[in-house]
Amino acid sequence: MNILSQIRDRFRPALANLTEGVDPLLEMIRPSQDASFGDYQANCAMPLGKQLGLPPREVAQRLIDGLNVDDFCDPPEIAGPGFINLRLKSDWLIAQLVAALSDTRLGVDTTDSPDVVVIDYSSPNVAKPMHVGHIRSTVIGDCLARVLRHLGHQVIGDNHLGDWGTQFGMIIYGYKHFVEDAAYQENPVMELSRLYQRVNRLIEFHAGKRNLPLRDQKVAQLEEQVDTQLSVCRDADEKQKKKQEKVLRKLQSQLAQTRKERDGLAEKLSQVTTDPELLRVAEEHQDIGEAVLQETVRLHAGDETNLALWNEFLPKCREEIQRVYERLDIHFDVEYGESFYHEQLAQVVDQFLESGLARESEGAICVFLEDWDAPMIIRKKDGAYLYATTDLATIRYRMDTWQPDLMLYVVDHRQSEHFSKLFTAAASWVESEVEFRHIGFGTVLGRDGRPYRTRSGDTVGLENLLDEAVAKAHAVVVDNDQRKPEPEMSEEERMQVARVVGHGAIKYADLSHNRTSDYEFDTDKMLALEGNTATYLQYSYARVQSIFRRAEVDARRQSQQVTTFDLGHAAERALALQLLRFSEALEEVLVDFRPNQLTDYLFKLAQMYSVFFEHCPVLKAETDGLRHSRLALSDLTSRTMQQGLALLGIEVVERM
RNA sequence: GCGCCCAUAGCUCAGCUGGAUAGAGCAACGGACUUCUAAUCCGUAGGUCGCAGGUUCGAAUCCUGCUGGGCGUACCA
Repeated sequence: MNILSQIRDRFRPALANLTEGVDPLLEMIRPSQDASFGDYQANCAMPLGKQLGLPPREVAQRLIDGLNVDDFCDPPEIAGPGFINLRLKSDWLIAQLVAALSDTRLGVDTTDSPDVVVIDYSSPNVAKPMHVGHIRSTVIGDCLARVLRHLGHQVIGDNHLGDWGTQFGMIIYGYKHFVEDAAYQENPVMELSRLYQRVNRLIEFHAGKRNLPLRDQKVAQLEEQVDTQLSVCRDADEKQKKKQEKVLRKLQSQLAQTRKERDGLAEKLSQVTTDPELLRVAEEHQDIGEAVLQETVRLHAGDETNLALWNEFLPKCREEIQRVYERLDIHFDVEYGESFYHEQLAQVVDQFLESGLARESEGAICVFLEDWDAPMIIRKKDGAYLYATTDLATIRYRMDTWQPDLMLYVVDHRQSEHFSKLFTAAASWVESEVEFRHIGFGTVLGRDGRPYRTRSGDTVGLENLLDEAVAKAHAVVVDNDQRKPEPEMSEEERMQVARVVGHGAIKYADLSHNRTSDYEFDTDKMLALEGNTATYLQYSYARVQSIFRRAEVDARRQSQQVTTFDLGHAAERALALQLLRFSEALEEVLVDFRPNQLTDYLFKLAQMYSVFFEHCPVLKAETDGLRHSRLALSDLTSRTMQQGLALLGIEVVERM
């Protein structure tokens, strides 16, 4: 049962009497922002009045005349320029609550038109440990999968692992030249990660050495141009001044940009030059960039040594990543990495060539698309394939295997152009009604507004962050428990609570932001256990459990048998209405695939429960009837909270 | 050069695709623990929604221009 949908269904015939094309008008029915206007409001009389050439208030009256909502709403009221305000009848609210009480789905229906949805998310590069940058795709994708599934869609979660690209060329090269056997025996993944970083640094060093002089030159050139332009501006007459100053600003911003690039290169260089040992190694590996590409080519060509190394590394790398997924309770239906599609790439390119969708240009096989200057390259001039090729092969495979209605890619928004091209190219290739969507998200920034990194410039390991979150939560749990007259928890339970709270904090920090914006965190803020956090929601759940524990009789059973509610207190009514909006919140998530719609809903629910908790004693309610009603409201709140958090991938604890 | 995105309270962010007086959380200040968990609640203060035009009954939201920032842009993913 979805209140908003029901109201819209009732408005549909009333609107159809007056006009055509009612769908956009139905969209204008929504929850009221201000409770004093009622529970829901219809804003469609104003535009309709314009369309019909009638005063909006008169249109509103006609709408109401044709509207049948008596069974669940008070008589509608017209306000202001023509708003129609609706207030739900308490009897009806009560009946809905009673129904939800005995429903394991809490009144949330499954969809009438289930889709088959493939979600591509997380997709880390397995050659290095997961870092903070991976968390968004993983957590958002997991949440969307859970919500879609809960609403009755068939979901295939696919972890499109980066297990075949240049990064493996890098660790293969690193292994051949720099491996320390003892370290590799001790902890192979850590050693491989070290090798990756080392090779990466050396490549960047040589690239930097080549490019730095060019940058320096460019900086000098721009400095000169800025100087010249400064004097031009000084000498310009009033008419020309504005124009010339604009040119100046442009140059200055170019200069700043180029300086930034140069400083970035210089920093990469100094990482090597300040380390004599590394510098010596760098000298010995002048052609490392090209050599790494060759290792990758050999791997792809089936070279025995490289393939053997890859077969040795891959399970270890995947195990490492799997450990993080276990901790975070993330599960995929399939994990076909890029390597899975390797055999199919040649065929993809052939098909594109044969159908005329692609052609050769400057030695590369390119798909030229109408809206872009640069083509999408599907085979390099050296014969190697690219991620665009793999992505196309992946689409073909998914179409053949699952015939999905929808394919979601939960990937960093910086790749939006790649996906636009990919989807355009794929659309004319697969000839199907399938819808593609890039679910982009912003970058996780540090306090300096730059991508989140440690002081030394490395990315922050995800496991360290999780450990930190759990440790911090543990300290709070212990502190809290010890302050009670009688500490309640064993060390084991404290650890369990800390784990749930710590991991929840990290997931929630991510999901509660609008996915499209970049967001900034420092660990303190991310791990804050107050305010709009998972902890606050988990706390409201635990408080309900505490009430049930303290009740002498089997209060849970009692609450489940409640047949009526008392919503006399404003806090009770507000809580009740919020509970009945769970379904709206879930559907709102899927409108634009935004999990923060659900976190917002749950946060408001928790706030409303807190207000209720302050003002409405449950166990000491004046009458048995009121006590039962409040127990049942508490029960519904805790179940909604648990289910809502579960859909975010966050657990609850019985006490904290 | 071209393209995409962003600018909302001191800070971090919401704002449901055009609705009524722009909201939270931190931080600040003032209150509330003999009463079901104070990881909480109540209150105060804090805003020319980057700037300038336009569209209309009505704009943080849509359009145009400007300013400032981020990202991408032919063989990395």
